[in-house]
Amino acid sequence: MRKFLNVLKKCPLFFDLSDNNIITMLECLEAKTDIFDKNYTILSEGTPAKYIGIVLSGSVQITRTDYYGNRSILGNLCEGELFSEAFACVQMTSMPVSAIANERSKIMFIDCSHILHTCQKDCPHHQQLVYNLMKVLALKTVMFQQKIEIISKRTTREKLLTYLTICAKKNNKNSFKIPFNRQELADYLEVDRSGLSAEISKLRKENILECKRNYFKLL
Amino acid sequence: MRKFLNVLKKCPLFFDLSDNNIITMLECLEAKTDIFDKNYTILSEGTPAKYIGIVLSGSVQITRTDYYGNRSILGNLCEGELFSEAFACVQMTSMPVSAIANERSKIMFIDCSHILHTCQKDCPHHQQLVYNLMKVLALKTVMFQQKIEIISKRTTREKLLTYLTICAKKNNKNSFKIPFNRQELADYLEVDRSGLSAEISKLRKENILECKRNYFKLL
DNA sequence: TCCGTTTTGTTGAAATTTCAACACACTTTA
DNA sequence: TAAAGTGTGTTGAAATTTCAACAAAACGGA
Repeated sequence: MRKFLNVLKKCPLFFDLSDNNIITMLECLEAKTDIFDKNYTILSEGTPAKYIGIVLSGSVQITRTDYYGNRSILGNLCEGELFSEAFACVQMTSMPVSAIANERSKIMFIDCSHILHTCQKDCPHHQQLVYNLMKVLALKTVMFQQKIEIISKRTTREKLLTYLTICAKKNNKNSFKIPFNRQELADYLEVDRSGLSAEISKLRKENILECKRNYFKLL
Repeated sequence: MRKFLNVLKKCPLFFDLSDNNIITMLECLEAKTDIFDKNYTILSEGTPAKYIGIVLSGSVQITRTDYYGNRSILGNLCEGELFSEAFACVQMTSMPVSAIANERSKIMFIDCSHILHTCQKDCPHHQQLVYNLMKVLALKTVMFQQKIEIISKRTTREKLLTYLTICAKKNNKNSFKIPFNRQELADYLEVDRSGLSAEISKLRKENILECKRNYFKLL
């Protein structure tokens, strides 16, 4: 556990908690970890939500697949980020999404009810956890709003440019790498891959952006 | 204040609190109320988020308008529901959406920092408020996921049917009223109004649904 | 009831997306 | 190094959406 302390210290769930406090809490919370190989399902659509997931290493994609097999990517999570926290908070009986390991990843699981209900030992910093979780939930809402802003645009070009602009803002730079390949980007923007490739070509010809694989630069 | 107690008792923020507790808390929280006429702006895109809004009467729409003047409707809130809670929690300096009175509405405002930081009197049930707010935030995330599920569909027909199916589930009935007129429904589904009307006509001819204004019945 | 206003339905043309199929570049593995 | 697999770009046809404009229906006062 201690090995991943530097990751957990960056994790917003443990914001403002000392190393020792984090370690003590992990015991109270009965945190467990598991390793998943690339493309393995960490949490499965349709199953009950009980655990909050924390990415200790690697990365995770949140996806949904409809009847027709169309995949939709809700987001990509890196080291220190949480997933499934909202569903676990409301104890959803059937999760609307799956969590898939994007590469070999180590995941920590925390039973959400252990955060919501104070443990017997009544750890003094439990309250901080609750506030932190609240912040995480609020930020997730903001993130989803952004995703809605992107996919509510009517054309592939607008969706792409809205997404890239948000990326540029986040990186404070107009050049950056995105965590998706073309198909994944298409699934995130909810558009057709070939149409997306065509649009990227156009934008390149119009000198609006440079792009090489998952590297982009806005001009 | 007391006049709206029956609404506040239904409000998820005050879940599991007695009438007296609610009244006491409202003072600690320095809750204020205001009345807005139809189409008036309650909270404005681009301004700092500080207050949580609660609909005491009437109804509120959460909207965003882009450069080109395209309106997007994020959701519709009825009596007892909250808005702006996520933005207020993270003390956003520039809200990404506006809140508009859908009809003459009475709104209660609570400074979010009063919930996040315990008051001097240290009211014994303050903690319950925090838990309740957390539930609200988690449910909002779930709601936005649903909206993403709807608008990630590629055709107007699929978007509409996905939305109506969710409505039917929520109402536990295959006939129900929706809180939108045609233009608003189009702005919620992020599609063209005339195309939406055409699609509704088709579905009617195919005996897949009945519809009269904002009343729908799935067959 | 009548009139003005708002809401809804309809239509055709233009723009855009999706779909399927294939070529090419790049990686990985044998 | 060759072969297989993955990722990306390109294309044209079909399907769908958007846009603009107008007609019809419903609604809300006076």
